[in-house]
Amino acid sequence: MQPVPLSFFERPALDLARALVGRLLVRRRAGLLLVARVVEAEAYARHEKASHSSLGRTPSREPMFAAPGTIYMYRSRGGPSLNVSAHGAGDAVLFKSAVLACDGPARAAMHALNPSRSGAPRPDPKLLAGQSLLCRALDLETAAWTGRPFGGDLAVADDGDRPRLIQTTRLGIPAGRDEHLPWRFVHAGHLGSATKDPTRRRGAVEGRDWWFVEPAG
DNA sequence: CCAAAGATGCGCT
DNA sequence: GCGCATCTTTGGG
Repeated sequence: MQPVPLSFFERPALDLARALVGRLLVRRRAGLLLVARVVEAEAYARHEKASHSSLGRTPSREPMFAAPGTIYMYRSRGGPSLNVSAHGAGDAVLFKSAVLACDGPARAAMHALNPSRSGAPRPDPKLLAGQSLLCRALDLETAAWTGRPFGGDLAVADDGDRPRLIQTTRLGIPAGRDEHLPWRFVHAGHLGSATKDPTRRRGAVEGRDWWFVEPAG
């Protein structure tokens, strides 16, 4: 399990999103290594209407314009979201879902950090099945992390997993906001831990609404 | 200061 | 799949 260098992030957001799926998020916290494998990522660009950066350059959005590898976090509907800036000012990738990639006390800590609303533990495949869920399970708070570079206590690492991917459209984009762009990538081996399984959507047609792509090099 | 809108999550059908 | 809770940020008055 090797941490990637900051130069890893120096590529266009679309390429970066594709390269991040299958990689590991490694969070060092309280003497434990909380590890999650990225299952789903979406690219966002400045010259496209769904991105926060397209709304203008403000202090809170500044990390989207910062050097590749800079963490950008924001809150939406009550929950935090984890992003990383890519090559190209205003371009970034949103970490959308992940799966557990550790065991023992680290796994237990992640469950304790992100219980269901009732307090009961979530099933493993659902523990990180959302952009806010993965932040909670990794104890990532917006104020603490936005603007900082990846590395140290929050790193991206590589264990050689090069999964086949599914490419499809991004989620939650209102009509007229470039909602048709196929800038979302999902780990084909973990469709049950994605926010939504693109192959199971009603009326979805392979080749038109989603398709397989090979992993990035 | 307040209203409104989110790159959501959850429970129910 | 759909409605609703949720709550911070943002921008207008």
